[in-house]
Amino acid sequence: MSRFGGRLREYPQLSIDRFDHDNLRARAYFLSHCHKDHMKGLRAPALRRRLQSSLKVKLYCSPVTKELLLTNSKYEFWENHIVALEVETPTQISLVDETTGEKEDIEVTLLPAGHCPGSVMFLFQGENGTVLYTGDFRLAKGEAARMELLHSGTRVKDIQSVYLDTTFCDPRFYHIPSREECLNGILELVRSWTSLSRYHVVWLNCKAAYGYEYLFINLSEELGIKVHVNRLDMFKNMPEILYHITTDRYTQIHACRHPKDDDYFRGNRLPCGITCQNGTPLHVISIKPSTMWFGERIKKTNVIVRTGESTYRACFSFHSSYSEIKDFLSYICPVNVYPNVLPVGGSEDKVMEILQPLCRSYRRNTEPRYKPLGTLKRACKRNLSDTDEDELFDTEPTFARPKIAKYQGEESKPSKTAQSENAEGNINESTESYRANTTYTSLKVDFVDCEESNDDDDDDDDDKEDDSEKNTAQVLSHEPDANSLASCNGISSKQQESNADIPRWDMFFKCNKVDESSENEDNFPSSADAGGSQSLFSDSDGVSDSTHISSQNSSQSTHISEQGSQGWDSQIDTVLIASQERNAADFGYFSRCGSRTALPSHETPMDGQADNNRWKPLGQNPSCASDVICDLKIEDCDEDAEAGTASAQDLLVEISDSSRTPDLELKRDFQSSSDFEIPLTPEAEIPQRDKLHYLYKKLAAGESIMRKNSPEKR
DNA sequence: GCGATCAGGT
DNA sequence: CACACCTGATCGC
Repeated sequence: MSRFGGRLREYPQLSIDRFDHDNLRARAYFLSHCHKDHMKGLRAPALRRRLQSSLKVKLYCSPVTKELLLTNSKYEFWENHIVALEVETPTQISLVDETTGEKEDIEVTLLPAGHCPGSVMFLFQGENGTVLYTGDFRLAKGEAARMELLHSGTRVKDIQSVYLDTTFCDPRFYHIPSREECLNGILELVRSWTSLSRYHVVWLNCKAAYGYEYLFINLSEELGIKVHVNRLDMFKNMPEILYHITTDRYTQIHACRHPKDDDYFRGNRLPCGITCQNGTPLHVISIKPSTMWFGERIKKTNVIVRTGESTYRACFSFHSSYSEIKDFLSYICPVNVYPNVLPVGGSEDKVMEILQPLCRSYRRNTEPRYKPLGTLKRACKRNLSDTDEDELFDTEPTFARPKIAKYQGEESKPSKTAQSENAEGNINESTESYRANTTYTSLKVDFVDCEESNDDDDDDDDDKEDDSEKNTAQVLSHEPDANSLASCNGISSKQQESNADIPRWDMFFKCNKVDESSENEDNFPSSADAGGSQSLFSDSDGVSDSTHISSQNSSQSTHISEQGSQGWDSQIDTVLIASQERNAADFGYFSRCGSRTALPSHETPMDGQADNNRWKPLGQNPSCASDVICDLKIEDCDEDAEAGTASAQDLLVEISDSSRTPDLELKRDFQSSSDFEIPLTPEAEIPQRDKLHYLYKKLAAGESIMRKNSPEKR
């Protein structure tokens, strides 16, 4: 939960995500997303009164956030005071003090944050420097490098301070499976269950919060089953969401809620109240999205855990993992960082020990840092003259930091006014004392021991595993065990070969940061962590390893048996879902721009681009409209339903490799970033695996890399 | 009656 | 162990 007090040291006239206490005097308000813990004071009478007596004060947010906010009648009074800013469109804002007439201009840019629909980060540029407030965010590794507006020319902007979402800034949360991995796990589970019969339904036990929409959309798109929800009026102007949710209770996927929904579920009743259809009782499983995390060197990354006869937990995270946070911050490399959140169990000290070494003031700048993403993912043809920053040293490699602009000479001492006026600024103040009193040793904290998964009952196993590895070398590989991965996934020997040959950065370059050695992690999804035993499923009873079908077992199929035909203990043996790593290995990268529906929530206004169509047409096949697909699939479902009366054995579904639709196969190969509309760098492409290999070799040989245009590029 | 805060729940 | 809520009790206005 955010503990940010609302104000930036550099621009105390602004209030962000806090609207109480001294924030009542702000000249402008900003809301990063529509979660309650970022809306404190937003509907309080005090602020309401202020609005009534002011002509100038505005609330700035993304178009989606505005829409979501105004659909809630409690916030309707904001209507004439909200300004929706388009994402990734720098906007000049005049900050006027209405009592003195004093005026100051600031430029703000909204950047997609990948946290929930409409969620953005705010990049402020003004006379006190460039400051990034991340709000809550989940960005995969390397996504900062793809954000054009974080760059100036070919380099990262010179950012004075980052106010950072540090929810999972603790090595315990080293790795959280990517959005794609989680989505695929849930998709397979839901597919397996719902295809048993039309009376097999799934209840997604989601919390009351925005952020699950992309899950609903993807399930609906893939399975042709709309998701039942309590309300959909907030999405009335977001057809790309609206199309996939419904208030019709007679659907096989539910995300509806009821105050006593757990009791309902125990009685085989959905939160919306239904227990049967056409007189036939429903068979309900629940899937509870929850954050699962894994330590640095964990060998397995199950994204689905069975917690009971018909209950599952599925990995799902709104926030960046520890390694994602570090990747993000080290890419930005600001002068200062301030945590917005204190991770539970973590102290301010610990967080700052982790973050400070990634900041400029504490970073050794004698040693060049190689920034693979900064160069690979961005086109390097730009003329240096189009930058607005000091780029005199154009002979420097592009990973070098830009020079520090003049206003940074003082290391940005927080302004006294900011501190004294900020009643909620306790975090900031203690942070300040940090900088004054503590010397941070760079790099050491990158390699602290990591605890393992949050799986309730297999902690022991994990700990042992972890212990045995505690004192190993610091440079860590997140590359997959290619052989076991390959056999696990049943891929051909040729593919195996190329997989085993995946070039590693640390083979060619001296990496001094763990993040960089695992830079490719998201490109080779959790295969990076795939050791011997990996599947999407596990049971939470501590015998998960033994119940997984071994990675050596190449006969991949997905089974879910009808309950009742066997005890759930034995049933677990039939529960297996092909790990998505195979898909990654089979198809390598796939540009999200190359497929149809695809794009998990590609059209989802997750980043506030509901009104921005520029991504929508990309690669979409008009003859393949999702309407048609959904209709067809619904028909299929109806036919399948006839089989619903057959015996349990007959109902076993087997999703063989070949039975997967091409669409799905393609879709799975998107980078984890594809859930959000993080734009690719203009003219950049996501290299295919073999091509990447080739590029790496050239890089290692010191040759220049020529870029070819990819035909499916947008 | 409303809001703020806290405890306890999922 | 998380998050992002929700409900209910209590207190103050």
